[in-house]
Amino acid sequence: MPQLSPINGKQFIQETEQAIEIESIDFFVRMMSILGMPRSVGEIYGLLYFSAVPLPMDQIVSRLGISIGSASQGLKTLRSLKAVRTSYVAGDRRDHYLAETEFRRLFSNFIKEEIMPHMESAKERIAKMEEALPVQDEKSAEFYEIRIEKLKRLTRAGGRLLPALAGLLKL
Amino acid sequence: MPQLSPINGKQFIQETEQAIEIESIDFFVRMMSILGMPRSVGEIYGLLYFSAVPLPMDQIVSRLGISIGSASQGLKTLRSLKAVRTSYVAGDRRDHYLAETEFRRLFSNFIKEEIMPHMESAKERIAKMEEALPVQDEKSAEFYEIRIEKLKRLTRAGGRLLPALAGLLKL
DNA sequence: TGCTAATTTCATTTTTTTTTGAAAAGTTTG
DNA sequence: CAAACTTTTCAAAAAAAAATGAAATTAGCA
Repeated sequence: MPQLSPINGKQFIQETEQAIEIESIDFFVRMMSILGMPRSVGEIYGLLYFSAVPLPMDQIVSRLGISIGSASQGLKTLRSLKAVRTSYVAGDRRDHYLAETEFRRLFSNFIKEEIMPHMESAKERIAKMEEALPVQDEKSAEFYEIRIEKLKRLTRAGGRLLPALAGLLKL
Repeated sequence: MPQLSPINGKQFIQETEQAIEIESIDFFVRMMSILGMPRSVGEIYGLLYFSAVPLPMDQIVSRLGISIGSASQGLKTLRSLKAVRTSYVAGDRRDHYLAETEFRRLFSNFIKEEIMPHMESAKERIAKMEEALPVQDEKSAEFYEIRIEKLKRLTRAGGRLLPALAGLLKL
């Protein structure tokens, strides 16, 4: 059982740092999983979010107890989302990672990188549907037209609304 | 090889119906998977979306080639999202399913049911973090405060913005 | 340039999620 | 109310996603 006496102040601080770290990791693991990101990505971001100093990959690996491969892949994902960036540390050849904490920008990146491509391909697919529209009696044709029109409106609205969303995020 | 001669009009119509059905299923499988829904849910909704008549579960099973269990569970999910509803068909004891096509309402339901609960629990978790805040020197304390404050703003903004989102969706 | 540390890649393993299939439960009707 | 039909549930199988670990690659330094 660790001592918590005020005499051992250094250790006490380390323990409270560890406590908030755990909460942070837990928090971001869940948040990221809503966005469809794997556990490791949330863990890494959660660790970096409350780290006052940039951490090299091997620190991330040992503190989280994940594999080097996971850490590498997770950091790659986070870099592509611009959710982390590397910072130079003198006299150390390792990359040191820092969490990007401007959620507005992160959110905007996420929409642009992860959502918008789907919207684009959705439009193409709807065009394909129109080509495949059954040619038959008037009433039936109207039914199909209405359904197609709704899809077009959906993608149009999505295409406009989603990129504008980050702007609305007044943090 | 199927005949496509104009003499066999009925069959031709069936084939074009099948073509748009396939496109629709493909479309919604992808859309739903963005929202983290399993394949079967997208398939069912995609089939119903371009169906002029409500379909009973066994039709869904046989047309999609999925198991009864999957169909039952998928329809349960879709019902809970209000993405399908049952309609009465005289002289038939089976439930007949119809796609709900008002995307604005669907979207609003999705946010309320699937996203907002996470926002609520996020707030609780942030409160926990504040309790776990390390007590130490001033500079360090400020760092943690800033990070916590950003999270609070994020959840506040999310809590306001997300429910308002459906209203912005002018379809 | 060669040596070493740091990082990436990727085949394999592990874990998680989804589907299946069959039994149980629930419904309708003769 | 019992027989037939419909739907749900859930343990087990299958499929998909993520993590591992070791080999390959890259990059920094002497």
